[in-house]
Amino acid sequence: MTKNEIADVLEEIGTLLELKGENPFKVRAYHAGARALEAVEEDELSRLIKEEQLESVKGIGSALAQKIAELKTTGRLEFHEKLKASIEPGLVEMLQIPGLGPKKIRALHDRLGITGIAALTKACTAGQVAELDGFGEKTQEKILAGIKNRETYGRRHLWWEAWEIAEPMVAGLRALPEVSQAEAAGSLRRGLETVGDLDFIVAAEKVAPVVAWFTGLPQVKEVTARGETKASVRFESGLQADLRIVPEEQFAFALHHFTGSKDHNVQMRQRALARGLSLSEWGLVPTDDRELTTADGERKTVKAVVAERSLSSKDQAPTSKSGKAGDKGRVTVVSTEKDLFKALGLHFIPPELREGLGEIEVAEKGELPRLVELADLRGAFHNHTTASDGRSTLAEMVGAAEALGWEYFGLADHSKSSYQANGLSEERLLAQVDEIRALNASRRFKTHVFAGVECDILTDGRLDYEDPVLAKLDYIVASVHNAFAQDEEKMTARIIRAVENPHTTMLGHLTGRLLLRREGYQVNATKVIDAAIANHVIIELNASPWRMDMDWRHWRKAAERGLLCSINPDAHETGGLAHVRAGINAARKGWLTRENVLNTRSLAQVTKYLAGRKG
DNA sequence: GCCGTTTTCGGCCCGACTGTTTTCAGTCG
Repeated sequence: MTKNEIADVLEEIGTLLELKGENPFKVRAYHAGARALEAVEEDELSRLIKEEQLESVKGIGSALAQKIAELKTTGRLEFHEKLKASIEPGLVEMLQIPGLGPKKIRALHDRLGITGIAALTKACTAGQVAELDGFGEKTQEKILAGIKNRETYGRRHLWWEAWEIAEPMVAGLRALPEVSQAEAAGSLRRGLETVGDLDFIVAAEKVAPVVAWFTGLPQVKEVTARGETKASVRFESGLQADLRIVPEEQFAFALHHFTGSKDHNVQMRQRALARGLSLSEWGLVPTDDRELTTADGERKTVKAVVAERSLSSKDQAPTSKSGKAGDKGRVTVVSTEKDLFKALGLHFIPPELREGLGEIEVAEKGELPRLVELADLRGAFHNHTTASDGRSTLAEMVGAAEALGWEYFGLADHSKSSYQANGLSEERLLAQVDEIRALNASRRFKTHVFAGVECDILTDGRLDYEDPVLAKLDYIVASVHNAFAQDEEKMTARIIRAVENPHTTMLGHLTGRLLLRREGYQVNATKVIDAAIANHVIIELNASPWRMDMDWRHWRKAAERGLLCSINPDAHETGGLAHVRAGINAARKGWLTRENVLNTRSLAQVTKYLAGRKG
């Protein structure tokens, strides 16, 4: 097991003990132990276990040392497994409902015998929950609303999680000998932040082997449909996937159709009609070649019907068979999506732009921007380490950035007011800055490290450190982390005050939303964007798959007015750096080019930019 | 369960908010 996997087990033990009503300090010891473990480098951990020196790590005593060693060497822990078996899994699930913590869940379990969300719904509906000591009408309503939200959200999935499943499946489909082309379509291909289900479009001559491969995948939990050209399956997570198999010549049409969006497709069809063409998932044909079912039940093209009516009995032509099913008439030769757009007088529209928000008009003029690409990124700001709430050390994070070929890496751990995230005191922050300067001087990594901080925006809009401390940093990400319930006016004024602070380089996650889990706080985005532009402050595009904040829907207009973006992974461990991929999706959906994004610039340019902001 | 010592027990991390209370417990970040 890796150190972070072991840390996950310790965290889970902490949660389970909490649900059991264990001594809160014991619970904390497990959570603290998990964090202490994360701060140890992977190689170091193996050495410490071998030399029986684990207890030298602050936060790990004899009990935890023994458990960690057992997990590291055997990959399992008897204590953990027994504990897990002793607690209803439904209780753990209930923790996901906002407002319910271990104490309340225990009360519900002990006094009403509730063991899961279904029973909880029933008890709330019957009004039993409101009658419990410490509960009331409002709590009961809040629980019900939380359960309902969960169900609504449950139908969608984060883009990142869907992509992690879809990507290897596309590769698997392409590797099949029968398959000539394969692509994932739908909102996944459009890079939408959440995805309903997966759509795979495949061009293949033989259908059966492809369907067999698809439905036989080990991750498939249930096969919900298996037809001549289509199959549907469901995965463990509840995510559904449809596979559609089409002949080669239909692939581009099917791919375009199932990529959508609906609005984009409607506009494309209208455009086709205006040119005497009819567009569908099957092809692009002259309107006259569309098929109709005549009164006597025969399938004929419009053209054939018109021709028959206008002809005199004298010089009647032989009846054409061209309208019969199976013959789609004169299909325009289109083998790629590019051809399809071209046939309608358009430049290729990248999938991310196909939202029906004016992309067709711009494509007609040939003025689509060259959208920012993953390969354009040369570094990233807003990353955490074990110094605050990250799970990888500074050296591990910089090493990972170097492996990605990044020229620079921006560190921005939490500030002191974020107690829950182990925010840094002035002393610890300044020591970290020294550590970074020393690391750069040592040339241990090719990647340059910028010293920053994710500084809390206090409830009144002040920043969390005094000016002399902030002045020692290369840059500052200012973010809201508390008092989410402030009304829009208050929150907007608070954030604008932080944006106006000359030390602020960029604004972190504008709304604080957590996709599928929590709405963002109330804030007037337009006013904040105005203030950011006026004060030359960047707004980040937080690329954490749960955030994607600021939302792509704001970016096009904001960037046109001069707002600069930074695509920030908000990584809490080395693997999190890859989340910039999701940020690129959102940036592209927001019509952003390389020029709109700070972290596409070279190290020299960024250094100059940051120095200029401070001067 | 960990830590540190006034060394084998007693204390352990903060502040806002909500909804339940009538002075505070639970949750969240």
